[in-house]
Amino acid sequence: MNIRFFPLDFDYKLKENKVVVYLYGKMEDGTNICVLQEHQPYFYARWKPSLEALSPSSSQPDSFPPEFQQLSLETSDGVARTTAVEEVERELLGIKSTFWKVYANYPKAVPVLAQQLESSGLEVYERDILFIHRYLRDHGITPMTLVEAQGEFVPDQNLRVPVFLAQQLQQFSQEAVQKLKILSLDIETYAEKKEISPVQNPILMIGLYGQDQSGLEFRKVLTWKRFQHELGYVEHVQDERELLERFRQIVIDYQPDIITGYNTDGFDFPYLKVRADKYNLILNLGRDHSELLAGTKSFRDGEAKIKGILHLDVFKFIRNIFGKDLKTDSYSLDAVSSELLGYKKHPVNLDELSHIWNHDPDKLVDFCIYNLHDAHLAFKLCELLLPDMIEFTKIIGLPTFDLIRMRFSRLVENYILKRAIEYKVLAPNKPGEYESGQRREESIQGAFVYEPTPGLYHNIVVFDFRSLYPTIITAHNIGPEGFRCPCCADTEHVPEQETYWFCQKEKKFLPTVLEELILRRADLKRLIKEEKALGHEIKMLEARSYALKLLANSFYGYLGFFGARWYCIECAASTTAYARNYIKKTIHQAQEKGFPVIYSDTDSCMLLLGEKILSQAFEFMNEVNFSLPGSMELEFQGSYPSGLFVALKSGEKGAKKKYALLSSDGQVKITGFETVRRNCSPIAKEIQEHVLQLALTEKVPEAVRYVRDMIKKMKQGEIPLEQLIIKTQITRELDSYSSIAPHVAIALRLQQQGESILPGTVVEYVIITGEGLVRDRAVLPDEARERKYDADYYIYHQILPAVSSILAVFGYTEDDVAADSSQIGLGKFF
DNA sequence: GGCTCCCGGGG
DNA sequence: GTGTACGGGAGCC
Repeated sequence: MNIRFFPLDFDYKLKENKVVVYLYGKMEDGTNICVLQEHQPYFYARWKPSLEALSPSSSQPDSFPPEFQQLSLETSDGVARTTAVEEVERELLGIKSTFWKVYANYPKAVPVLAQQLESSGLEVYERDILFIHRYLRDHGITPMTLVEAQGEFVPDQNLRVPVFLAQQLQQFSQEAVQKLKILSLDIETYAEKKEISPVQNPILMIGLYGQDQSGLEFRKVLTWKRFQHELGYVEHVQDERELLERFRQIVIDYQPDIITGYNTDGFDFPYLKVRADKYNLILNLGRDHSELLAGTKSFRDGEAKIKGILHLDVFKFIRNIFGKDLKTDSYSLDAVSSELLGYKKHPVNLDELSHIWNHDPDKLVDFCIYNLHDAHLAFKLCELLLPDMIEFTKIIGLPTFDLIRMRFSRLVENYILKRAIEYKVLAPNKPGEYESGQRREESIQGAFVYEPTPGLYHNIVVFDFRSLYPTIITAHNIGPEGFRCPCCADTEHVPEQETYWFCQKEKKFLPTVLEELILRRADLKRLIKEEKALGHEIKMLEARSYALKLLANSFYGYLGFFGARWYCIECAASTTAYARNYIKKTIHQAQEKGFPVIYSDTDSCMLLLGEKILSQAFEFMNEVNFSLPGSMELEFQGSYPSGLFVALKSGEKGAKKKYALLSSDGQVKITGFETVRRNCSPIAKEIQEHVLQLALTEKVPEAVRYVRDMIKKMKQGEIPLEQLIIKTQITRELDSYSSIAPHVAIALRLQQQGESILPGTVVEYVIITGEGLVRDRAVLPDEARERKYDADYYIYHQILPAVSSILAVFGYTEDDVAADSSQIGLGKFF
């Protein structure tokens, strides 16, 4: 019989010497299912091409060495065997040749066999392609989309879902799965002094939020403390063990397609696992009854898996892929939710949770609301971003679980790997340790950045090249295959790289697959325009366009990424060389037209309108576009009433990549100024932002007054302690630190006082007055309440560095700002 | 100036 | 799972 289903999550098992792929998914009517199909692992091999083998007169490779036909190696988890060998034609870096396709008896046998062949003098390829990925590519199966299988349902295979054994399996259509049942979770744990310690501290509550296909909500907060409340969704249990047990049962009963949360890979699931282990409780949540897989080695990093349920950690997707286009520089749930959803977290003071848990349980109501709200936010984010995740899945063709946890270089590589099947192209190997080290040493000249003259400017117009690097790569056929091809040595060479050239005769593999991305996106944009005009839903189309854009833009970086299979540093160098050439030409043309250029970075050009009008600037743009090859194009980016460029710390030179623009709607767009991290005081960022705002609107005297006022407040001890706290994490055992930074000094002291300082502890400190190194004057915030904070440290290491470059544009030195305020304030130190 | 360490998210 | 992050900034020596 035939069935159709949407595969969501993947696994494989060995059964009676067969390798069986498990495709967990749901059918069109919403029924859960697991489809099984056999697949055989393999890799490629050939003799190392000798010099004579490269000459046309040499014979084709011999047959596969007979001693390897029946290769059999004992390993710790079984006997690795070659099961079959085929001769195939493949292309490797532009050169076609014959390879042996060597089949293995199970996936983990591949690296073992490959190693053996390699040490016998063969070259081996594609020995480290994940088995599931191999399977999906070989069958042309796209997760999350409709797949058809021929076979039959088979009796219980000890899974929680019906099992269908497939003889045949193929893609049915590009239709993406809809109406998924998503369950989101969030845990709250006991933590004193922000110390997160799963070994020591229990989970206090677990919030769950879900929606099924019909939109019916599921809300639950489990907790093991009793208190008064009127929340219908709170369920009390006896103790932590029962909490975990109840959680286990709820997940199993709810049967979600997707389980989600925020940093669930790095926090919630590993924590749940550690706590469950403590009670010898097995969280057998898998559709095959397997245990939750999370953070086995240590607490941080890692991935959490539940077999058969697609676990999407929203944080990972945002950090790795989606977040680059967000305004926020923090990927906290609060910041991300406010920007994407318009909701903030429920306001509670988490620092109080542990105390309230012990001493004032009736106040826990607010924390239950908070807990459920967080789970709800993660749910909404997952729902919102799912179209983007699905589109990445469709383009790259790998499990969504894997994709959202990848960085761009791996996304690009996996896209190329998918296309390589169609072109019968073999993947070059990843670099070994030595090669990797060599590559890390290599560097190339980057983009051209015009050095700005510090100052405040008015009427700025900004143009930039649309997808500059991708369009250069395709327009000039840049890629490892056509690099210095013998056939084109006397054609055009790369600007400033006179010994580099690329094939002009034949479009090569890498630029071709990139061009396909660009063309697909261009088609898509036309379609979006049409659909939009018709009033149709375009959310999925826009998600796809976005995914295509991100992938295309990552190709350049991929070529120069040391871990890349298709690494080609000369290609990366040529791309930037062409880019510098184009942008310099553009600057030159602008100046010739009478537009002063104040700044330019990589692909953008900022010029001053002066006495001219906007339409004249457009004329200039059209003129530039007339002379560009391929799909290269200069576009209008925007116009700004004012912009501020600052100088480098030392000297007159303008700082590159550091400026602020004021748009006509009053928004300040900040680029390159200190993004404030946890180990900076909150006061520094606040002052910097306010000063930029004032400077751009020409309220410089007010800005100076403001800074002096803040310095005065600082000196008078009026800055609240909270604004001064610097936070740093202890990441290892204390005795393994060789250099004693302030946070380590604090931790050592705490340890001497008998506190246990585990890796992961966040130390908060304030710098107080006194003698000696900064580290000797770092104290805990509580201790600082009794002491004087070191106003000078905060003024000279936090405030002034944040604002001095801005005020310097208007002629104020640090001394002007600081010294003058000393006259106003308690100026005895000056 | 080189080296070593920490940052992210999460309570 | 046919595996293990990354790139950057700050402070100490």
